[in-house]
Amino acid sequence: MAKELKDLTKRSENYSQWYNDLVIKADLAEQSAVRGCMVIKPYGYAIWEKMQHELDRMFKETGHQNAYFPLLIPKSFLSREAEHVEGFAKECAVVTHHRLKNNPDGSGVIVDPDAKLEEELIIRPTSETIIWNTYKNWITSYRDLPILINQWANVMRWEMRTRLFLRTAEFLWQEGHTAHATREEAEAEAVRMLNVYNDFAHNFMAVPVITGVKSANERFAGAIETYTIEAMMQDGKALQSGTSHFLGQNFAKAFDVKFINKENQPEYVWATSWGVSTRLMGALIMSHSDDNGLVLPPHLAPIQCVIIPISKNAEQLAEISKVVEPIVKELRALGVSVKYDDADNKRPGFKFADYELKGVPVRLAIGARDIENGTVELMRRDTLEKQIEPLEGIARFVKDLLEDIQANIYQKALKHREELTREVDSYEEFKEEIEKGGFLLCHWDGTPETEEKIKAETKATIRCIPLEGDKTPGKCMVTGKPSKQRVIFARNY
RNA sequence: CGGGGCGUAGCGCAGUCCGGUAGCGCACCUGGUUUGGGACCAGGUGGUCGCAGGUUCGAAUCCUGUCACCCCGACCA
Repeated sequence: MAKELKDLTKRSENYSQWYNDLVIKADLAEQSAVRGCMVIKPYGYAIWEKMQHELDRMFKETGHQNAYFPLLIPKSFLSREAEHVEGFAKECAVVTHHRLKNNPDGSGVIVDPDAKLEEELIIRPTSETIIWNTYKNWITSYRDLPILINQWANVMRWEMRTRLFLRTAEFLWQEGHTAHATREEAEAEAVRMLNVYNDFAHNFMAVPVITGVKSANERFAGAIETYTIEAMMQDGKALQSGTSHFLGQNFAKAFDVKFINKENQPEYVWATSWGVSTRLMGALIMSHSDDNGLVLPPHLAPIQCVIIPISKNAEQLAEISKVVEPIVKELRALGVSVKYDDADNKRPGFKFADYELKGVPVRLAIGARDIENGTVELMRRDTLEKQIEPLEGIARFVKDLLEDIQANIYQKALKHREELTREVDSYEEFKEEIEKGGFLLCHWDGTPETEEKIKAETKATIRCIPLEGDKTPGKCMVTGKPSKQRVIFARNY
């Protein structure tokens, strides 16, 4: 764990090590004392807050409202929907008692056996059940629909193995839960929210995700259809980054949620749910970072521009600060998040390395030499290139450069994804190619059995059936049976 | 739950085979010199060696038990 990032250049061989070191060294998060949980540190949380802010704005623009539902779910709720319980039962934390007491033998605190709960409570692994139990009381008429609600919350899944941001026992997310009068409207909602996620990934995270439909094997427990955005990491593995589910009437039936339609007939409500989590942080880190540390897209960077003075003494620093102050003001007026780091207890070289590690997109350095020449040294994090720019108009220059960097990071990720995506037509070739990583576009006969066989033999799964792109039919690479279109196979996190 | 590893200072580790009363690097503190790419010199603080037994004059080291954590699988966003 102590290894320097720069020593871990062979990323494909030791990618998870590199990733964990990066998260810790960039000061984003650390393992907590609680098994499988993480402490999100201030800088990491600032990135999450930026994500939250933008997503929340997009949800509201599409007519959604925020609400909050309880953390604890009565055990019986989970058994209402058969597939749902099947999917989550194995990873639930259970509350069985409500009181502790001092052990009579003086050895500390024990669970009070008299405080056993009538019915155990589950710490929510997701909130469908408790929300639908609530919706039952909110919905009687078609006039009550649609209900378009989102919740920002934490959830807990007792995973066997965990990794910071990618799979922690407790994680933060948002979960949208909507109720509709018609099937068409609910299906449209699921697709609409998939597109919100897609926009967010492209425009803010600079991650070129692919939208698609999950195969039956990978579908959410209790859903009719699961839509996904799939991202490719730098090591060629796939990361499911967000999902949107069309739930049909499954939960309405399980919780008996009916409404009276315009024809005065009772009918079950149609549902969707959709969510993204702190896993997006993992996607962000693994998509762009290099051996110098994090590379943040400007649209999500808590600090977009850092200014570092280089001075030999206090007088010189005061002189530099006088020049920097108006630049800071101007940058802020342009909406650029800027930090002037004039701390005199760290050397410039240390600060350079530190802000690179933290992924700050633009760095300005100003010393006596620059004051004399009316210049500033600028470095962009995405290319690590340094250039000398005139002080005059530097704020505008930085503002525009940030957009360049955003676009460049996206293009780089897109190019990488395209280079590691190829069509494969024979299963023999597939077995070789999957070892090299990346996305393989293949024909598949549409059966769970074939997917299962491929997974067992190659560890690759269908990441999604893409919504966009080539829809030419063909023959399944394994069975030779007809295939409607190519699907994406990959190994995943 | 199967296979492997590890537990010694805040972090990373050596010492364990062959028992003799604990050390290195980073960090931290003090003083000085430094400051355009992670500064240097000198001095200093900090550990009942995961826990519980046992063997022994003596245990980080040997024995027994136990508890954590990590990695690889199975599971999963």
